[in-house]
Amino acid sequence: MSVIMRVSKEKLAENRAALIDAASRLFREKGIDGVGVAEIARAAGLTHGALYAHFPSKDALVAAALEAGFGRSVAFMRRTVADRDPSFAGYVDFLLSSKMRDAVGNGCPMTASCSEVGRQGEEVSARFTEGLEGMAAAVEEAIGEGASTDERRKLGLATIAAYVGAIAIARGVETADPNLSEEVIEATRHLLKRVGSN
Amino acid sequence: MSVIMRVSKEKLAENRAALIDAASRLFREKGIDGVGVAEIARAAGLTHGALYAHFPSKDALVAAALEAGFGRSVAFMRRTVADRDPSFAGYVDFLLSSKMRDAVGNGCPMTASCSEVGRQGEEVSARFTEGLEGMAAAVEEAIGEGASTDERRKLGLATIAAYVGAIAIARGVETADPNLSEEVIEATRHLLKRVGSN
DNA sequence: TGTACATCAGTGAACGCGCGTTCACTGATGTAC
DNA sequence: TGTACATCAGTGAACGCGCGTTCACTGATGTAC
Repeated sequence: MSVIMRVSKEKLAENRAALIDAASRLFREKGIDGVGVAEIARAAGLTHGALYAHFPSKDALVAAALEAGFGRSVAFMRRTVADRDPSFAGYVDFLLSSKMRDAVGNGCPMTASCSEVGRQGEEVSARFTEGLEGMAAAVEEAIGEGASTDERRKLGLATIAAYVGAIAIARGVETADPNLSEEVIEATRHLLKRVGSN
Repeated sequence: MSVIMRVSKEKLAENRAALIDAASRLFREKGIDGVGVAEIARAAGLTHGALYAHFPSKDALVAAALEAGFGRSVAFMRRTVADRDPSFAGYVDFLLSSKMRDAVGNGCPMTASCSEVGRQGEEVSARFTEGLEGMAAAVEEAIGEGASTDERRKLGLATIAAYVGAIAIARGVETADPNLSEEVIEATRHLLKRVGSN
């Protein structure tokens, strides 16, 4: 077979991006412990050996995938909410929806991996922390000026927490009880709107 | 070596309980995909082969472990809150605390596995659903009679969602930012108390 | 601009290991007489 | 109550497979002259 070695700088960057994209998607779909490096490399059109030319370990790839996933996710959220209803209620509607629950592979890394990151390395925890701050900051900015800085910060963080729990639970119960899945999302959206309007 | 076969009915029940206990603890500590059946059997003082005399598959063991974990977890919550402050605020204080975050191995199965159950089988989803209903019911009962049945149900579910998200996130960011970990719990506790007192 | 050559991204075989599951076998327990 | 024997929980070797990681090798790219 004709094997192509030593690739152009352009192709190198492309391959790296493909690895991160594939990892990001597969980790969200199957869990961090649920995908192997070989499957990720294959999905990126490479062999597993090549992965180690880009990342020193699977943990480093997890961190890179998390960072990329959050970057895309936060940007998409800001853009969508800005176009639709750039208020706190707009964020609540965006975050607490069945569309959000169904977006697993290209959804938010936080809802997909929340109960797994606590068991990963330091680098992963650091990227997860940045992701949380990024999401909370976006929500905070949309909270009315009536609230104090402290109140806004608290509401921003608590909104993300409620969102993550609701979507993760909604995914967990969906197979057994689709109605309950909707109910959890609706109940959490209701609670947040009640608080948002003081 | 002197190998003991065919065990008494008493020992049989003991072994089954030991398997479920070990599985329940290890799944919470290391994740469902993070522990193998051999490790669980070893922790229960058995070999992996014996596990299949009790459960047809790992998935069935996961379901049994989830059921047992929720049973114990809900009972402990009810007892503790009843002794301390049997109000909605009492539940919020119990659920949103750093003690809850630190109780991983013997804590709540929901916070430990929320982002993993969506990828398991039907039986697991069913047990997870029952666990959610059990926790929400306990919280609902403590909500003041001023609220309508619908409002109480909604607040019960949303409280569990917020709790699960906050504790899972608090665990995820703890390594990288312990202060933020506390902040998320505190912010969520604050939000829920604000809503609870209307 | 043309030539010689060092670099290094990617390949694919191999490392030791653990995974979930199966199964022939064992022998104390529990039962039938 | 005593004896004969069927049951079946538990053992441990084995199944095929995938895991994360390493490494000798390849050869087009990019660079130095």
